[in-house]
Amino acid sequence: MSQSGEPAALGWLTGFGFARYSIEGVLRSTQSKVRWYRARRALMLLSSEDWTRGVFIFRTTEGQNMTQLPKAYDPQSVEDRLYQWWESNGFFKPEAQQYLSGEPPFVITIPPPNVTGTLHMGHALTSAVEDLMVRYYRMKGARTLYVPGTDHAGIATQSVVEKRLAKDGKRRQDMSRSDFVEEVWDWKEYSHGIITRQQKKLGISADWSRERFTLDEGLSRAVITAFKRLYESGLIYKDTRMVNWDPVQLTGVSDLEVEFEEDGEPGYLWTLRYPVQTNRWDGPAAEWGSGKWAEGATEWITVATTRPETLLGDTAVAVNPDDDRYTRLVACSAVVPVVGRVIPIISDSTVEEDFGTGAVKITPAHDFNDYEVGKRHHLEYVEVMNETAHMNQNAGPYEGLDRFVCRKRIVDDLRKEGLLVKVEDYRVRLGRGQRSGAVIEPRISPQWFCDMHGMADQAMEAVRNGRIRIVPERFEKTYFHWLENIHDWCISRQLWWGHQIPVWYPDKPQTGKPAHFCAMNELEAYREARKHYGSSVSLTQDPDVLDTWFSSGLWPFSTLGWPDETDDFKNYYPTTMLETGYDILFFWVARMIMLGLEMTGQPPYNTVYLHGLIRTADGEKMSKSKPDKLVDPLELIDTYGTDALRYYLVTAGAAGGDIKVDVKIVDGKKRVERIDGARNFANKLWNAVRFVLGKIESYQPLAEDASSGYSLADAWIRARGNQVAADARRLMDDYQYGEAGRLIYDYAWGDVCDWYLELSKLQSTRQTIESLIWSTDLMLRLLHPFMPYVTEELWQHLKGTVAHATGLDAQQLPDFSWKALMLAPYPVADETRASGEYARALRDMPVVQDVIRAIRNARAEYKVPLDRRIAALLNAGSMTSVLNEQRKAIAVLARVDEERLTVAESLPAPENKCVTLVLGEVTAYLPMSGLVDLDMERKRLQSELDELVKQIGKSEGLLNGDFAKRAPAALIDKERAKLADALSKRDQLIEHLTQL
RNA sequence: GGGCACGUAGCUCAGUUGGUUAGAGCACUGCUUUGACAUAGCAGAGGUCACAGGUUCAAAUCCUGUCGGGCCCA
Repeated sequence: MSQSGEPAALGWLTGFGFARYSIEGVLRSTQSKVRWYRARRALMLLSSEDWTRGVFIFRTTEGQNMTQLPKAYDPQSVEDRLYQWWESNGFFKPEAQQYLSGEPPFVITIPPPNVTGTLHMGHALTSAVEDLMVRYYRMKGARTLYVPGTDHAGIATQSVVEKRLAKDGKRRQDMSRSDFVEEVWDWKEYSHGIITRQQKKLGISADWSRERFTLDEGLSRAVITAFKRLYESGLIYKDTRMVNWDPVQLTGVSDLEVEFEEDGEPGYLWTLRYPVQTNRWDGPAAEWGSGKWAEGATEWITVATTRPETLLGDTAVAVNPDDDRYTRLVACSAVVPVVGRVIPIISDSTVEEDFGTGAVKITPAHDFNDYEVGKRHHLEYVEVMNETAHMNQNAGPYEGLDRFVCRKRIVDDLRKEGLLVKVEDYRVRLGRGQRSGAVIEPRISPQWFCDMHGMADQAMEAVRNGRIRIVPERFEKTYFHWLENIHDWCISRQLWWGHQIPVWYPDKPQTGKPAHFCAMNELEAYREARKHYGSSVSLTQDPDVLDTWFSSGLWPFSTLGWPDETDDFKNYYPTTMLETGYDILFFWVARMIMLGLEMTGQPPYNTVYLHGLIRTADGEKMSKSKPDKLVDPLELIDTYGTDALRYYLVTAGAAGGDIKVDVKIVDGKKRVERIDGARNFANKLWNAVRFVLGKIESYQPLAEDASSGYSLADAWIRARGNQVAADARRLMDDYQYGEAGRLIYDYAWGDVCDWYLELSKLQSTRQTIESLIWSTDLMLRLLHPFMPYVTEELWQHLKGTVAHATGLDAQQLPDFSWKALMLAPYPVADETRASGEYARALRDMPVVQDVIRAIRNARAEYKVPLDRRIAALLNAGSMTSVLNEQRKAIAVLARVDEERLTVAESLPAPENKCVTLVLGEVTAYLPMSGLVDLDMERKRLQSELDELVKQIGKSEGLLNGDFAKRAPAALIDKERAKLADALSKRDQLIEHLTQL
């Protein structure tokens, strides 16, 4: 870098008033390269137009070519700046769309993360896939809206705040509800920014001006409206029944929030015996604990249980009616240990004869199965635990004990009383609360339920008739299976954080009138009450809140303004896409579809795309308990850059497939091999464009160039780009993002970098410069949805450099008239590039590549030093003129001495020792005197011949068999051509072999 | 117990209506500091597509069974 250029550039910078960004740093740094780099960064903080102009001036001042781009891509110097620039220019808003193709709008609402959560790999995957979709459709010209937002996450958030309070020795029960809720709001305000900042770090092009939160005023109104409508149509009702009770969170939870270990958890199966009442023994003989409680009893019934403490609430013992062992005992009565309750021995066909002793204790108030048995047999329901799963007054001597402590004690006492028969190890299927991890206690309590059956039918129909498509399709089966077996949904939660149930009860019982009023608000509730009772009564709102999933079930329309007919709701509902992990297909997706159909009469979206789960290298779910295997996406972004992480995530697997992230720790940093590859790819792009920029700048227009046409390479890269554009679109439209990503990767790295850039070094015509610009522009556009930052950055450089080189305003250049790459159109295949010189190039170029590759291969095999140019004779047949035109390419890329390169239509095999390469129509002879080992050459040709003979055998077999009769004509022709080719190649090989 | 997928190179994975010699990245081997890139280039080696049957002119792909590990629901 020249010293003399500096002051001018600095002067320019200060002149424009951007001194504060850089001058200090520039002057303080000692290395000129660093200095220039900082100055350049300062320029990048400007707006697009100024920026482009800035580069222009900077370059002019500098008077050098592209060396001002650093040698390697540095994501950190690009990402935040570009994100700010995109966002501050409003590019994420649908209104900012520059290119519109007439496609229907593309609308997607983000799966709202927990407002107090932090970003994990699952979010990163979600964001990567969604933003890929959004950017793709935006570039395709669909008006695009990506609605961001967060979820209040009832239980999760409340428990986080409770834990924080616990640190100060406080409990929520010690404060008023409103104070506690206030506390949670404070926490929400504090932590809300964390997750959204993290999402921005991932580069999502969401319209933040439309950000929503499930407890917003508008969304709350949506929730109440939905509740009220469902209530009024009788689909929401209140009932007292057995639910899953979380004794830590002190709330009921739905079936879905209870989790089970696959093979159960270690526990015991206790076999106990209950005395049976006879005419000689009719009840306990002594105090419980005296050891003589059952003294005198003669008849017993033996039961097996995993939960002995619940025997305190037993109200029957049941046996299978077909079980001969117990027939004589049915209709007798047993006596419950401890409490001495006399209970019937009943027969019920659901009792399994094979389990335990074949007789089971029945505790209708503490077990789901027993609850049903109790209903069938009109048994008494005796609750022995309170809401915190401590024993209550019905537990007699055990009152006040925790259920597990009680279990220990009662087992000891049973042993003492001679009632414990045996203890065995047993795998117990324990339900645990999804959030608390506490063992769920079945408990009878009043709850609100939502009748799902009718809605489930609608939801299934919507998928069956194609109004909603699930990708990948196999999840439809899971979806149907769940909906077919749906239970009513327990929607009330005994929490303080959430949407309070909009139902009011009269404070004093009113006779013969409705027990409660469902209303939009308190005022309305009072009005209703007055209407009903004819006089004012005081009311209290139901203290419970709604399941978080109830509000997120309204998300696609509540975020757009529903229940109001807002412009957004009219313009963007139904939405297009719902993208999320398959693990919340039931929790969220199915319920959202049901509620969407019920509330709006329309499916909330027409496509559900489900991605897989992130797992550790062992295939386990990532969890905080395994920190070595856990990866923080922000840490990966720090190491690799956002683009690398995103490219990796969307190409790591196919739709719906899980992604195993193999974390290795290298020099204290967490590394993932495949992301290394993605980072290298970003760097490859960076350098490819860096090279192209240099080419553009060093190019001086020459008069005679105007008439020259495309070279073979020019036509080829354009034709290839065209093919890739068509294929990429096809794959993207079919949600095959991984395949699309790999396809574009191959084009960029293989076709553009490995071949075209190398070939372009041999020619400097205007057509080549244009083709370089065209193909890199294409590559950047194709890749932008995958790697938004590096592509945008490079594209802006390309735009600025092209503008400079042409002396035109960038806005006048057709390909660069867009403010940003993210707003530019996604490439479309040009039909006119499928024939003529393009078709010829697609046919001829591979021959040139084959010749070059074969020569390189032979050189490597014979260990010819790289600096040694060799001679080559090409017997080229119909390819003669093509290969002659490509003499230079062959010479440079295959390291052949151009003066000793002979291309002829027909060439006799040279007499002297040489390596022979048979390449279909072309045969290459490489006279490498002193280097050719005859034995080795013979061996090489022989193995090639063997391979060929095998292939010929296979081909002939096919063509002589039924293949020739039944296969499609095109395939047969192809096979024939293949055979003919192989045969001539074989003959040549044999000829060369005999010569040797 | 019911259901859903999966098993492809040493590793991680693509392979979408069945149709060239089954691909990629990483790892491995040899050569190379060439003015885009060593985060690179060139070349190479590596697979009985879990196994056994079947359908078909043709199977990694469709069907049946076996083995192995996985997930969801009860």
